[in-house]
Order: sequence, then structure tokens, then C-alpha cells
Amino acid sequence: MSAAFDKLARPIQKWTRQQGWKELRDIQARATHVLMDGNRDLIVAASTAGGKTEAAFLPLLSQVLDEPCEDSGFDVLYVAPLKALITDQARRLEEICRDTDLPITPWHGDVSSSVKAKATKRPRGVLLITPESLEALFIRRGLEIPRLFGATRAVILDELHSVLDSERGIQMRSLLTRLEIALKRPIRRVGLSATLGDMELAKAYLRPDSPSEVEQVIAEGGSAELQLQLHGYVAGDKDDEGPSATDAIAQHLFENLRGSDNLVFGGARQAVEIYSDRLRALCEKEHLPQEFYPHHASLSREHRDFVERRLKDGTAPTTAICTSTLELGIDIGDVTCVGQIGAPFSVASLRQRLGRSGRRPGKPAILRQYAVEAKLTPTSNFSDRLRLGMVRAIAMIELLLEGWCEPPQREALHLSTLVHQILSVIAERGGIRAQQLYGILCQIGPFRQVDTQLFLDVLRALGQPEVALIEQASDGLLLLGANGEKLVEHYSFYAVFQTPEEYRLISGGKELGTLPIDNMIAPGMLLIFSGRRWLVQEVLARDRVILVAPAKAGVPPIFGGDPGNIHDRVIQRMFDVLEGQKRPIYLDATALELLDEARSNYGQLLFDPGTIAQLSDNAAVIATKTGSVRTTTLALALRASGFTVQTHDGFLEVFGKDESPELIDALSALADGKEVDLFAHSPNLLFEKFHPHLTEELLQKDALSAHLDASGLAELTHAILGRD
DNA sequence: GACCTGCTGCGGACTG
Repeated sequence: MSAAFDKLARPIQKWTRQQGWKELRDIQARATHVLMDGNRDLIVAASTAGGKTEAAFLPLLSQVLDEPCEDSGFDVLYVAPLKALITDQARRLEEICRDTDLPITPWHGDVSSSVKAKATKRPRGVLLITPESLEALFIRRGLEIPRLFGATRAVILDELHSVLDSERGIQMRSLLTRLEIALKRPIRRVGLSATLGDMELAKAYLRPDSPSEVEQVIAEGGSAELQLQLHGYVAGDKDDEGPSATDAIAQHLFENLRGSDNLVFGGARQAVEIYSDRLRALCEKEHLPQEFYPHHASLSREHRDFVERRLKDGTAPTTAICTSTLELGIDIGDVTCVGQIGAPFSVASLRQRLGRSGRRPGKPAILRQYAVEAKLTPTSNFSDRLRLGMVRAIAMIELLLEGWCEPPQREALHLSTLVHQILSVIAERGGIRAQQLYGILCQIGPFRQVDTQLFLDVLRALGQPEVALIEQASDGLLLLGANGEKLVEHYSFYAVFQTPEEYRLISGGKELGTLPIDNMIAPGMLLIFSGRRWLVQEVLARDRVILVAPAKAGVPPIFGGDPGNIHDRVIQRMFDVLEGQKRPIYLDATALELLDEARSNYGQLLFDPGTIAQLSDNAAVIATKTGSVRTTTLALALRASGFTVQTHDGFLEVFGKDESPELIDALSALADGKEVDLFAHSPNLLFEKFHPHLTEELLQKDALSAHLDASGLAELTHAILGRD
């Protein structure tokens, strides 16, 4: 055994031998050297089941066993974003520590209060906890924090890649600084992550003040062979003979996946249900045992456990048709193939999904991508003619093959999460001065984009009598207000993310249905609902209502025109695909036909002066050639100039009104730096959980920092007009 | 044209 092995404590060595391991894995040996020879922070990056957990825990547990700490408190803190992961890891650690007296304490909402009471009475060993439960400890037991964590020598952050730029990630960073402030000393940070798009950004996330001091251990590999296929399908009309695209895909999955373990990502819950149903029917028809099961968050925990167990134990062949539920989380073992129906939303997620396949030596990773495109008619929308879904799938596969994936987003203000942490720190301490609060959250903590003026504006908003989340005592101390007390008291406070709320769509007093909105929607924009195109008339964000009218203009694309958060680089690659000649070898015959069709239709759009094409007298298409942030910004700017606008991947469809200026004139004005009020028509600005407590002005600043790029508008319009 | 994640303390009924 190696030098790294010799460093481990005896009981840990014994466990390792019992596993039949001849050697520590490479990342485990390297992590052991880093963790046992110094006190540096560390990021361990490897795929699921790559041995990351042991890489962090074997050396840290060895230190705890060989050099016990005199102070009271848990020795090691482990934070993970999923309850299932905590339960799973606790079980593995129990095994490792069986011959020691180190207690392992899983702590989340499903853990009984007796376990928690016992652990807090005499805190020792390893605490495995969710960010929300840790938040609750700060709020409910603020004064006990030093006693609970006085001995803590390291905190392990699992699934680091999944929280890097999210609200929960900011919350976790804030909690870590608050922990260090309460203990008056730094605590070593160890991040466990999937392969990252940008290691430097991850280091800055883990230790913002000294990212260059963070060590990294990255798994070698990714050497598995990749087998790729992209299957194209054309959605049929009702009167068409032959199977629908859905039936054809189900048949193809049935024939190719039967008899092995697979994951098929269906995109949406409804699609997951439809495909599962077809596949079940196919099994019944052939009198075969059932092996295709749906898996998404609306299904019961019992059913999901059943599917996960079947995948993991490998006794019976199992294919899960799933949403992103099976992208993260516990190890479900190796699968033969990963299916993806429709274009994914990010290359990072595609890579993570593909990482579930081809993990055994000598086995290839297999990706089967399915693209469904509309049957074209003389009145088809331009976006259907350009086959944008399939083109995006190709662009993402190309970027995946090049090893690229999206880096974390730029630093935003995160005002909703700031509100949460303001209330939480006040609750933890009973009361605090504004200046000290600013220091904790914005100078040492993660809200560094927030200057003192903005911070005071936020405090003022929260202190408004009708808001009453905080108040100031006569001695200047900030306290919770009446509403703040109520909010913090309820257990629903601990989570910092919003549970999606649906907007009601109303046309002429009649309700059309509900739609979850997580994008910038403003009056004068078009949206698709139940196969029809609607003009947004008014957004009543605080009532969660959108008033719409049937839109006269144009035929809607098969899928809506509401692009999610697509990165600039993906859109640029889509244009490379449209403008290029290369015919990727992984496309099947139909996909090749669709690609040729897309290129030919793109050529016929006659873009002049390069990026603007006139569709009819009052309709034009602009190729923005850039991602959703800048495309949405231009959409709002044109809307402010009187146009009706619909967004697509890298394109805007623009309709004039009688009183609207010519499109070129409007773009020229923007290129010349004309100031427009992007919020002139009250777009929806309530995206996050604590947004409803902020003023319109603060909401606009938050949106500008995260969802829009006002300063890039002149540059974008310059490019569109072909100016230098 | 999406998807996912999380949650305390207390009172009262019941069991051994």
C-alpha cells in the first residue's frame, strides 16, 4: 500500500482492507496528502461514484481519530443539498466508523427529533446536514453555535457544482461566513464536485478572499469511448397515416433499450408520463415483463425509491423515463445508455446526464438524442423552418465533444437572498447594528456587489410600516418587526428558494389556465399557450395574473417562444451550424434532411444588412446571435419603442405598429446610445422568494444584475446593424 | 420552452 495509505488512522486502514481495496484511488491518495499535510482548502472534482466522498472523509476522519479535539462540538460538518444524499452518506460513514466511537449524525427534516436532541446534548463526530437545517440551527439556537461547532475542523460541501450560482449556494456561503464569525476562526473548506467548467470560479466561490490558496484534485479520465446518435422525427398531422413521432420514438426506445438499465430524459413531466405509458403498452402487447418506469417529482417517494432500487441492484433490466430528478443525487449505478428527448437546456446538464453511462472499464458511454420537428406548411413559423430545436441539440453536442460547459453566472446582487439573510442574522442575535450587519453580509459574506447605499435602501424597504419585516429600536439596534417575527417563526422560512407559483392566464375575463413563469414577461410580448399565440396586455405580478388577448400576427412555432437561460456560446454555435456545411456523422437520415432544410431556409431568409430579414410588411426577424440575457434585453428595449416582440433562441420576431418607428431607425437610436426605459411597460420582476417585500426600484436593480444586460445593448445593436 | 431542491417546535393522544 502507498504512502497515502500509511497516513490514515488504524481503524480507517482496517476498513479499507476489508473493502478488498488493493490501493487508494488516485484522487483519494492525492486528497489524503493535501488534507493531512497542511491546512489548505480543497476542491475534489470527479464524476458520480468516482470515490470523492472517501477522498475527503478518510483523511479527515483519520485526523479526528489520531488527534482528537478537546473543545466541544462536531468534528466534521458535511453539507449536502439533498436529503437522500445525506441518508446515503450517513450509512456509508457508519460502516467506515463502525470500529470507532465516532458518532455519525444525519440531520434533515425527516430525521427524528430524538436523534437531533441526542446529538446536540453531546455534539461529536460527523454532522451531515442540509443548508436549510443549518439555517434553522442559526435561527433557533444562535447562542449555541460555538458549543455545537467549537471542535469543527473542516466543512465538506457536496455537489458544489449544483449550487455554485444559485440562491442556495449564496445562502450556504453566507452561513459559512457566519459560522466562522461565531467561532472567531476560519474553518477549512472542502468542496466535492462534478467536473467543472471553470475551476478558478469554483475556487473563488469556495474561498472568496484567497482563491489562489485553494488546492485542487481532479480525477484523470473521461477516457471512456462516446457513442452518439441523433435521431430526427417530423411530428405528423392528425390525418397522416403511419405512427406519430411520439409512437416512433417509443418504438425505437423499446427496441433498443429493452434488456438493460437506461435513463431517458423526457424534458417535462407530461412527456415523461406519455412515453412511459406507450412503453408500458408495448411491453404488455409483447407479453413481456414491465421494465420502463416514470420518475419525476410529482410521483410518490415510494414509487421513486422503487425505481431507484431497481436501477441500483441490477437484478432486473430497468429503464427510467425521467426529468432532472435523476440527474443529481444518489448513486444509481452504471447505465448502458442515456436518452435525451428534445434539446437539453445546458451543456453542463447534458454532460452530467451522460456521466451516468459508460462508467465501467471498457464500456462506452452512449447518448441517444431524439429531436422532434414540426411538419412544415406554407404558413409555418420561421423558427420551425429553421429547425431550431434540432440545431440547438447539435450545437450542444458539439460543445460537449469539445469539453466545454457553461461557467457559473456572473455575480448578481441576489437581493431576495439578502433579505433572507438580514432577517436570519437579526433572529440569530436578537438584534444588531446596521453597520455590523453590513460587515457580516456584504464585506465578509457573499453579498459583495451590494454597496452601503443599496444596503440602506434594502433596510429602508424592509422597515416600511406596511412591510414591517424589521424595525429600529431607539438605541439604533435593528430588530425583527411584527411581520418579520411571523415570517421567521414559521418553518417555511428556512428555504431560500421559491416554490414555483403558477400565473393565471386570463383573456376577456375567461381563464385559459395556469402557466409557471420564470422569465421576463412584459405587455407587448407574445407568448404561446395551448397551441395558440397570445399578446400580453398586462402583468399583475402581485396577484399572479397575466391578462392576454388573442394575437393576430403570424403562426406560432410548435413550441413556445420563451427561451430559458441559454448561454451566448451555445447560440453562437447554433449560427455556426446554420451557416456551415459540415454534416455531423452522428445524424440519422431524417436528421440530415432536417439540417439541410434548416440551412436552405436560413439562406432564403435574405438577412439584410446581415442580421435583419423582412418577413412581411410589418413583420421582421432579427438574428441577435447571442444568448437569452442580451436577447431579452433587446426585446424589452424594442418593446419600449413601440414594437410587439417574440423571443426565440438567438432571434427576435418583431411586429410593427402603425405609430412605431421603422425598425432600423429604432435600432440605430439604440446603437447611438439612446436611453430607453426597459421597464416602461412593467414586466414581471417577481422571480424569487423574498422579492415581494422589495420596492419596484430595488426589483429593477436586481433584474438588471441577473437577467438583463443594459450596458451591452449598444454593442449588440451595433453588431446587428453591421457597424464596426 | 423545464426541472429540481427544503422545513421546527409543540401539544395531544396513545402505549408499555
